[in-house]
Amino acid sequence: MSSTRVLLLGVLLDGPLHGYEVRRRLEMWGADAWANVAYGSIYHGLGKMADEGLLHRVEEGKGGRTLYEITEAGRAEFLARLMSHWWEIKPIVDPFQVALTFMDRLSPADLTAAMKARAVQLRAAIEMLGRAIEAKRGHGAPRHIDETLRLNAAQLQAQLTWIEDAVGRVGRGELP
Amino acid sequence: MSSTRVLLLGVLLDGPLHGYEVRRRLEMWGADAWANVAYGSIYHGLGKMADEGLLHRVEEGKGGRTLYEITEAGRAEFLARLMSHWWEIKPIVDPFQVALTFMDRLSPADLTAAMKARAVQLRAAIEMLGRAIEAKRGHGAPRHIDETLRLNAAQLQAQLTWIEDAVGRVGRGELP
DNA sequence: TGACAGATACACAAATTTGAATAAAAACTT
DNA sequence: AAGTTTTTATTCAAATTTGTGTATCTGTCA
Repeated sequence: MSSTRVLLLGVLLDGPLHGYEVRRRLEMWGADAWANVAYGSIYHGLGKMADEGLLHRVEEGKGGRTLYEITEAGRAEFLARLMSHWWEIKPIVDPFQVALTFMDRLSPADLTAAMKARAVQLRAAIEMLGRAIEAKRGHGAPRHIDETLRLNAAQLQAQLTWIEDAVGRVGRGELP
Repeated sequence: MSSTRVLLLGVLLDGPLHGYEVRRRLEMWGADAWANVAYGSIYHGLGKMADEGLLHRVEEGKGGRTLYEITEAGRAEFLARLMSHWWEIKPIVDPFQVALTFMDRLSPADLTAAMKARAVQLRAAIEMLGRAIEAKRGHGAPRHIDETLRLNAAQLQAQLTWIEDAVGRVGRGELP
């Protein structure tokens, strides 16, 4: 989808890379936590955008590696799509909303157990993100990448707050 | 994906429906704000699960309509997958994270303008969700569906809070 | 009544995503 | 140095998602 294309173009802004390295960088930025960056998606996207002239294939002989270099058209496309990502509010796809939708289909006991277990996991995940931010995410990620971690943590915190409230309401029979 | 399947199975728990009506219900629950529920996804998912024995096709003659009825295997699958949605924390796919990742590629002026415009839109969206909850979402949606709206609002609020903070930091040159 | 907008109902090609498989090169082990 | 594991690098079929196209039905207003 559009997001994947922005990510690929964005990674290639500062110089050509091959598919595997592209994926490495995205993983370093934690993109696997909020985007579709499986290898198949990467290689498909690179190939497609090369066909469309947004990227240029640079063969590298050695062991079949192919470098992809962004073209001028690619840079223009990147900026346009990046702008639309800033200006347009697009749906946040969240599997937990599916769980919520059918909370009435679990027994109160199962529901409470699931909520408590989830709360524990969420606290752990949030704490881990906090430590990652402290540790400056080490590697070679630019400073503003921390912001994605912060936002991610805030989203998980929103979910945790909802759950902590909901546990009480389920206990008092106010939910579902 | 797995979430779509849970949604389809869940909608069919209380009786057979045809594809269009399935989509109507999901839209009524606001699922288009946090899941992939385009018509193509619905019809494909229904057909596939029918082939797999999770649903049973019931022809209805009139104008080519096909009703889908959940099977016992389908109910089992629903419960199993619903549980996994409660117990496992799966990535929240958020296009705005892509925007954040490349905030350093916009001029400070463009960035500030985009953030301010987005903040306005977010406040409007959050208020609209609030009103939808007040209005009990009218139609025929069960009461606990409000919770999905609340969680959605909380996620948008988390984003708004981040932006309000970030506008200041960009202004002071602390970001990016 | 008939014409036309809108709602109902589905189908389909193209694009994307998933998940696993493959194979070569590098690093380690004994 | 031969064997084993790990990392690098890509490919592929199958599943899913998107976006749009088509046909039928229903209400309504002149």
